[in-house]
Amino acid sequence: MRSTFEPGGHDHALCVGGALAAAEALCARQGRRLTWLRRRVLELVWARHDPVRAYDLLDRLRQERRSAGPPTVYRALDFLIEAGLVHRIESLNAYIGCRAPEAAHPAQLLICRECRAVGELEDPEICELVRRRAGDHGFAADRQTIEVMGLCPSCNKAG
Amino acid sequence: MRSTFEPGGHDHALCVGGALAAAEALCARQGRRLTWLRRRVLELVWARHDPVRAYDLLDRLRQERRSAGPPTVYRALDFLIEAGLVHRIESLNAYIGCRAPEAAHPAQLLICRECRAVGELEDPEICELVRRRAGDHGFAADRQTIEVMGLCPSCNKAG
DNA sequence: CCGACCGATGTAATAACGTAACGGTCGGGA
DNA sequence: TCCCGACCGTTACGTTATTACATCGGTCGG
Repeated sequence: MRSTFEPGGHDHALCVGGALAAAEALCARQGRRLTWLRRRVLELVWARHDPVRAYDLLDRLRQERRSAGPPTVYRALDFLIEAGLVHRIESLNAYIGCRAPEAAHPAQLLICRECRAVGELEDPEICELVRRRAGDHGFAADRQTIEVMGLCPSCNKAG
Repeated sequence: MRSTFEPGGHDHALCVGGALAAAEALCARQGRRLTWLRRRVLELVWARHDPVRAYDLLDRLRQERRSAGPPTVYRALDFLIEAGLVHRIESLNAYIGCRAPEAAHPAQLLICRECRAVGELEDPEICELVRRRAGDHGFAADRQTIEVMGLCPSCNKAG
């Protein structure tokens, strides 16, 4: 099975490039506008594989665009999340690039409590089971957030 | 199936009383100290079935204890969450009393986006499936948070 | 009894996170 | 042309949470 956790020494430019290309394609298909700002924020989110906090993005953004304020970043993030290009990690108040934006899917995140690496499950069976169980209680589910804390493969070995 | 959503006209004193009794018992068993403050915060959390925000708790608490500050409330909440008596709802930055504190379990919350009512699943099968899928990726899960947004039975009928 | 220690709480300040409201600009359709 | 909607700038503010240090009251060994 391919791990959702990135190896340490990979060519990260490929990750970023791939994410941007996917974003372009997706926005073109959906008639959304990937403006300079949104594209740049997406790049900054993808700058690392760790979760990024909104005000870190803001700091970096302000280095090249002094006019940026909190709403600048939050608006861009809202757009990217809405488009399925970025996940918000509720339990960390942080954000991370979605690895599989082609098919919209609920966030199923694996968060390492040691190194903060984040993986994704993208498991339709879990999604379906949750929906069904909710339905058993008469609840009509339309959005799921699943966040799992634990140890990633390498921290698990190390510890 | 018993609904996890409370009917509107129930004897709420029973809910609160039950929650407090369960808390007493659980703390006694675990050798934890249910101080006046912690007990009072738990009561305030249970005052309604809706999610409660920390600063609402603080406002109410200050009516009877002027010395209360943010750390007062957050420390009490940390204790109650740690003990499994209260769930934090990450996607709302809010808190709600756990309906089944006897058996520690991960939060599986159903949150109505209309009326903000909250139900719990407590489904071991979901829990186990998530754990197994995470394990398939080499990830050792130790805490899960599942939050589902949607429409509760009554809002679903109404809408 | 003393003093060391520890858990719980008080207190002030501040960090971190997020939103409201309003105005300007610009590009495309009626 | 005129209007509309989107996007963004800008200021201010609201909400959520933590840090750091002081205090207070037990408990336990000496």
